[in-house]
Amino acid sequence: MRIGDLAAATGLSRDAIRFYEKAGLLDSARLGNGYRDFPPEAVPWLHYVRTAQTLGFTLAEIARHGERLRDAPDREEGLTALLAEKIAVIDERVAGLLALRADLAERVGSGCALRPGEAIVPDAARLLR
Amino acid sequence: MRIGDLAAATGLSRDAIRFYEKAGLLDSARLGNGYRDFPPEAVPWLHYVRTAQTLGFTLAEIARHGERLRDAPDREEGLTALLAEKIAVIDERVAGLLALRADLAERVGSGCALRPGEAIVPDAARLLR
DNA sequence: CTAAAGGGTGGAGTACGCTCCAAGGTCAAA
DNA sequence: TTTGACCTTGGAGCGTACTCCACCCTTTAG
Repeated sequence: MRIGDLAAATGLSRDAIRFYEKAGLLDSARLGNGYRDFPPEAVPWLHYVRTAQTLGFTLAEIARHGERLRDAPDREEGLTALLAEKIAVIDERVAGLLALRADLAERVGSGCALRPGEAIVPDAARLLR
Repeated sequence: MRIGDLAAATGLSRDAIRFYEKAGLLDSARLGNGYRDFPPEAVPWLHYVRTAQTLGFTLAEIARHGERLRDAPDREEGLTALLAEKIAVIDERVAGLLALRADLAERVGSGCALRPGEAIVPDAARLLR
């Protein structure tokens, strides 16, 4: 498929796709006229890339993941390990969010958000222009 | 406290603190010699800023939160509303992460990560240089 | 044949969140 | 008094992840 089709299928811009290719996230064949020719697998792969991005992975990290997949002697094992790793990252993030949530909820519920010495933002007005 | 003390207390660089001030995240008094003079509350406030940042809030958003705190006629009510809002955002984010986690876990656990037509990365090797 | 739609390249520009530097003022200890 | 630590400002530079643009070629429809 050509870049426009891939863009339509993924919701990405052509420029973004070219950028990903330059970043080593994506490789393409070329047609006789110089046009890029992407395999259909590029669609789920780019969806995966976007997902990983929203999880906070940089493009460089995602590219490294891709390399690991490519180099894995046993493809399935490599992918499983990668997914397990991602799950661990997610769990960490969720735990962090829940801890903060509990912290905030405690202050809200108890109506003591401004109790001296405990407030997150003890005197915000003094700190802001 | 002066900028060096605040930097030491928060683990931030002086440049970062000046940057935050410019960004409207922080206001400081000035000593007679022009040195910035931060109130001790700046320490927990900056910790809060960093926490919010790791949760994915941009500095602009955090600054807006701060402004709302400053402008709230009833300080305590304003803070409580803000915290409640943040909790809602956190809940959304957690839900998204957990959905993704379930999706990944399903593929890992079932050992069918590479089942044709369902694979996240059907043929990564073809897509990478 | 021509015009529009789509593709290619290179390079500039953008937003965010800083870091680093130069040039200079301030202050406390030796 | 001099040294050194600490402070000031302004501006440049950087990495990430793009977007936009100019300029040109290819393909397709009428």
